[in-house]
Amino acid sequence: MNETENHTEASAETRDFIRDRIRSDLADGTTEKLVTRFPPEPNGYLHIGHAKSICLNFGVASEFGGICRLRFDDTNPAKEEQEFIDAIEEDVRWLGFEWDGAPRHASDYFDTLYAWAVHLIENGNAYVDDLNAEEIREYRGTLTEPGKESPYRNRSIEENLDLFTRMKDGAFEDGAKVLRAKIDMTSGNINMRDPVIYRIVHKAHPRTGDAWCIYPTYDFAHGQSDAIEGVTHSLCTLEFEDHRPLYDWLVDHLPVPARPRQYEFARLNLTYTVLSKRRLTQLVQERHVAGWNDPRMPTISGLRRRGIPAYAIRDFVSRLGITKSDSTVEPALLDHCVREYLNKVAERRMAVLRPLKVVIENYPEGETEELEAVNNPEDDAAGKRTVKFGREIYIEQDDFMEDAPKKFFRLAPGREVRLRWAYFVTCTDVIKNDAGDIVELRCTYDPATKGGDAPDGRKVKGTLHWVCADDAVDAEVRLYDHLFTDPAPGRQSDFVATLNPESLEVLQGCKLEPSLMSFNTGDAMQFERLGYFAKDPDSTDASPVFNRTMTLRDTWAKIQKNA
RNA sequence: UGGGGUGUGGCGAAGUGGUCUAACGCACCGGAUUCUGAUUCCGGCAUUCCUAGGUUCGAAUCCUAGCACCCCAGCCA
Repeated sequence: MNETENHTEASAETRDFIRDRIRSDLADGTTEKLVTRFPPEPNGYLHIGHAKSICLNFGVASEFGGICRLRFDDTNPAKEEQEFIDAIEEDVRWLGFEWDGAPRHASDYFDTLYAWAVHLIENGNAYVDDLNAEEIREYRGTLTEPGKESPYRNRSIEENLDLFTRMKDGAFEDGAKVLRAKIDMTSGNINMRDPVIYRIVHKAHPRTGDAWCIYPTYDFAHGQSDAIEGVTHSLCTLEFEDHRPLYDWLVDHLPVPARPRQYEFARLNLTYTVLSKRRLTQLVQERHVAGWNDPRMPTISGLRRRGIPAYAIRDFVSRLGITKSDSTVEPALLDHCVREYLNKVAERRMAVLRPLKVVIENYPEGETEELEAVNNPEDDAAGKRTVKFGREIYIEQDDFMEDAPKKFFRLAPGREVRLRWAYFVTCTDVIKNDAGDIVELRCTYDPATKGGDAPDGRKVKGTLHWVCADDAVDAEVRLYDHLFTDPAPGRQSDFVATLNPESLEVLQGCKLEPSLMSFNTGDAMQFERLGYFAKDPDSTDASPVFNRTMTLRDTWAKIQKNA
């Protein structure tokens, strides 16, 4: 991937409260070497919100000479799958980051975590509770009323040890008992009201198999895993802010080898989409989309399939900033990053999405010629190619109007336009079918304008893209729009009801310049005047399929809309 | 009626008592250039920083009191 120099990716100059903190910790010796981690739970695919966390964690590590690891928070075998682990690794790599060493897993530390739970019990800081889930909820109190202590709270250390051992050995059913930290049932912070730290789950784990039937909760695994790994700055999102006292309490009461600190920043929200795993999972399971990598999905794999470059995602994230205030970003910012990058690197080709046949009456029948076309006006190194021209070509239906207003710079009866890299043509006749639909145009061309310029200096207002009927390749092209019609679908009680029925439009019989066939999945290209496109994995040589990654800015569309 | 957070233009975000009649980016609105109505380029876009008091020669920045919004009552993360 050849990235441009003129970018705004995060750098050593980037400032935000987290980087400021890291700088000062490094400066005063609080931190010797920065260690961060990206800690996904493998219960779904990564989305662009995760990209913010990935760029932050890996970004600061490289900016400040530290390391960042990938660690799976796999403490709940009921929801986690190997498929997700594989997809997450692929997505992080594709985004352009390399984690330090092998991927880590909270499950790698199950032995230690178990020993630490025992340690808590031995110090009178944890107890086995026989209350069931519903009872625990009742005893917990409410947001405004303190909780009550469980009748099992003051069991002897010996009894707790015995019970916890039997929990581990499978003596009890799921939910029969839990291990709780003994903290404070009257705390205003509900996380401190004797949180459950181990629960019984008789389910095989993707990595540890049947070795365990008790699993630590997030709170009991996360901070300790950080400590084991020597993480210095544990970066997470705002909703964990009130878990921090518990995070600290556990680290304080356990013989951990290091003292990590948690810092919270605002998660990314985007308008016109949903960014919660629960909702994305629902879209996939209920088949509202073709899968996790549907190009309309805000997942990393969906964006990749649509043709969004990793660079643009990183650039986008860098422009967001890291703060503690809730924010919802407009997708127009991502669009801008995509266009800015692709404009520089994508080779131009011609393709006609909604073909209208044009016959050039004064062009000799049976003849064709090769014309030279520039591959990328933004990059001389991209060179030139040759395109075939002949008597019959296709142009875009939108590029012709029978009754054209003066502001319309394209083709109309009697009007002259330029065919890109080819000739000036003038429309002489419009042919319709019985239904009155325009089915063909007749034009004449001016042989003196070969290449696209008139020797007499005459100017033309419009330049049209076209494809020669002689060698055009038929293809399917998929156009995408916002997945939802509501700017904040996540706020709707039934977000599925606000799905955009026009989020996908499939066009058949599109006419492509044949050189497009040599592009591979993952290559960016611009269809001149239409937008950036990418070959879809569904594509075959016999039936090529392209996705529209992003439209070009379209002032004409705007003029029409405002008219 | 508890605890934890956040409030700067349509969106994101700088700003940490004086050079703030408040950076920058996106969006938007002009206008120039252009063989993509693209790109590029110029110019415009908050006398005001949630509100109200107060301190000060001076406040978005300090104090006080309000208000608004977000998160927390999973044996999810």
